Amino acid sequence: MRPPNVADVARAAGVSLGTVSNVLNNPDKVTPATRRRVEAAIASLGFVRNGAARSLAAGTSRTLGFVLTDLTNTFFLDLVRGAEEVTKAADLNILLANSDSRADKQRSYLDLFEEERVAGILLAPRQDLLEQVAPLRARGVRVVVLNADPPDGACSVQTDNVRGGYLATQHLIAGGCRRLMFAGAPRFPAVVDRLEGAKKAVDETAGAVTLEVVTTDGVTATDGHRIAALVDELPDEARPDGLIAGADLLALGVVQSTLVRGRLRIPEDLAVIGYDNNREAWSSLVPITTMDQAGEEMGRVAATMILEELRTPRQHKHRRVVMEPVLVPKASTRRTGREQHPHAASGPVSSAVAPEG
Amino acid sequence: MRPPNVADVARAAGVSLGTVSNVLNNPDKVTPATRRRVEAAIASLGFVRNGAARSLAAGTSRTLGFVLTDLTNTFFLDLVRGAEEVTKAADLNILLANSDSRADKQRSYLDLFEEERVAGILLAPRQDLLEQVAPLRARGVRVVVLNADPPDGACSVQTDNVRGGYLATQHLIAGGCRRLMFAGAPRFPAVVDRLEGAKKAVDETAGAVTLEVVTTDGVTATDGHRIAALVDELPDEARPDGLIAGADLLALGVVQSTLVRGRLRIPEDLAVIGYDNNREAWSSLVPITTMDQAGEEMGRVAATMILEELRTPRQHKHRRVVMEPVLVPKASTRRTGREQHPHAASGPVSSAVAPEG
DNA sequence: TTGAAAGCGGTACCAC
DNA sequence: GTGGTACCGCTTTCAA
Repeated sequence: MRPPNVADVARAAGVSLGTVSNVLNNPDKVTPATRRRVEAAIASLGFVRNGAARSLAAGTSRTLGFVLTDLTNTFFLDLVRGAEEVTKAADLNILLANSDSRADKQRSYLDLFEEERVAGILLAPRQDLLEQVAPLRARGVRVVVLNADPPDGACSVQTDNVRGGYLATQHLIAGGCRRLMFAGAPRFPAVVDRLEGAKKAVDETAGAVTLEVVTTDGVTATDGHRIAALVDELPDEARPDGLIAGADLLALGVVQSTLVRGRLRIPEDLAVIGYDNNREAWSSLVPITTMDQAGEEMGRVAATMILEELRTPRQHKHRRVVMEPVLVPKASTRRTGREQHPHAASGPVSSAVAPEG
Repeated sequence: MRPPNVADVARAAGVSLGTVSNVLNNPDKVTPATRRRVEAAIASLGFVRNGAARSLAAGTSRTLGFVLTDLTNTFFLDLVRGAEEVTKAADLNILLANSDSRADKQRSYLDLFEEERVAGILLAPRQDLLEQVAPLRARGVRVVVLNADPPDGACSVQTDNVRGGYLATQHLIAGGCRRLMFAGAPRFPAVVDRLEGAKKAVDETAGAVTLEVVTTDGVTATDGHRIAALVDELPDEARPDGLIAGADLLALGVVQSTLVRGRLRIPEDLAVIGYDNNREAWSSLVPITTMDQAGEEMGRVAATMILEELRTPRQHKHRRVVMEPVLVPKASTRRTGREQHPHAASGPVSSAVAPEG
């Protein structure tokens, strides 16, 4: 029992094959009466378009591939949601592939999407796996990189981590902190950038504020527990009054653990700021101030870039968009009498759109 | 600049088109020397197989579609990993679609996969969205349902939540608890089943153990914080000594919040058991006993079912596999002098394989 | 083993 | 507006 195809539909409706195709793709080019007949035939036969044949004939598919590093981080799902929002309006679909942070998986999914001739590929890679994009692009595959800095001129959307680290640190300083600590895992390039920004903010105080840097293995809550222990056991005069965590889960671990230890109050004795606006950290007993990377907006921008390239391939210029992260102040840094940001920013804003050719 | 196709490769290698296809699909049917020539041509031209054309000609694709409800829950990613493990050995790929718990998205992704003529669909749906599978299956699409109970005879893999609730409760009782509380959101069918199991275990004690049921809105850490407050403020004689949480994040909220309140000790005053083995709860300061649903194993079983159906469509019989969840004892229920499970179960075990036709 | 040719199911362009 | 038809790129059967 072969599934029905356009020819079957044409026969059942008493029209030609081309007309059926028109009903499917250019409905306005068909008389309402004819169209109704065709649609009835489609329904009664249970006809479902063959996407493979369609892609082959049309030379392009209606699908975008999205290769992701780490689906457990809600930030990446925000990217997906933003992108979906834009593409569904253009009748394009997004299919996901989870690379699980593994080079071989990322490669094999990129290859798969290339073979399937998807209309374009969105890639949120590990920074050190970026070398896989150049060969793809050389073969004419449309790629937009998210949350990483592609070496070749590919389209990309990223956030300014240096700036984010700077803003986070400024926030603590403005809140009255004088002895700062930065905790994070240097194996993540993003964390290194955030630290750089933190240093810059501290430098600008000309010695009024100090910064101690503590290295962790990862950026999980468990790593945060260790930091909390370390801070808790420091003598009073050596203890920081403000902590910049390289990521929200790390901050979450610090906050939870510190609360349980029950000695230091947050934010009075220790102000804590995270990074990511990771939903997993939202349930903290003391809500944690964080830097929002505007994941959905990044997804929207990336999808828009691909769409633009699809529609006007000739005049498309590759762009590198850098978004500014937005401070989301919460209780973990809210010191009495020093409300720095009474009105939380309502939404992230893009910036610094640099044409690149 | 049209990308190279098999014909180009054939020409460059000085062989016929069919030979190139054989190199690609039946390498052993080609002389090593010829094969090497073809492979060299492929490499030098940068030829990449066109998957659409391949699917069309072969009548079936090398891709499986996996539609998921909630990618933020690590349990679902375990399903994916397990399935990928099995399919990669069979040279099949898995593409993901996130339905975000929305009926329209789930439907549109199922439709997309059907159009693309994927080799089969894995579906981890919301229980109440199962009616979408029947029409698909009627049209001959291979579907395996995960973590839900399909009404029609579709293949499925699920865990026995009643049994899980029963085992969890027994564990607390064996640990010496006499006043139990069950907390969970009744809008999740799985939670209702777990409660049923809990009731059964309590009934078997013939009155020696009591069970109080508390309803929450959801199963997040925030809901857990409320439960903790409620328990903490209960008079001593009315307070439970054991809590069965409908899910791990709920348990996490209870534990964290209780620790911070600092009055009740865990597990001495209150033993807590969760459900899910959710990685997000692993970082709890007091590690939380949980019921593992063997996500990876479920994924493996589901993928195996699809593979079997692909290979031997005629003799394939639909099956309903029910897996037994496995207790993972940790500190949140480990009472001094009453070590009930000195050796944690090392791995999940499947059970109750019921042929269904 | 290798080569030639007939589809797979649509799309799009062409006349009518 | 509608119908006929030449492909799209690959797999597969059948002869040589």
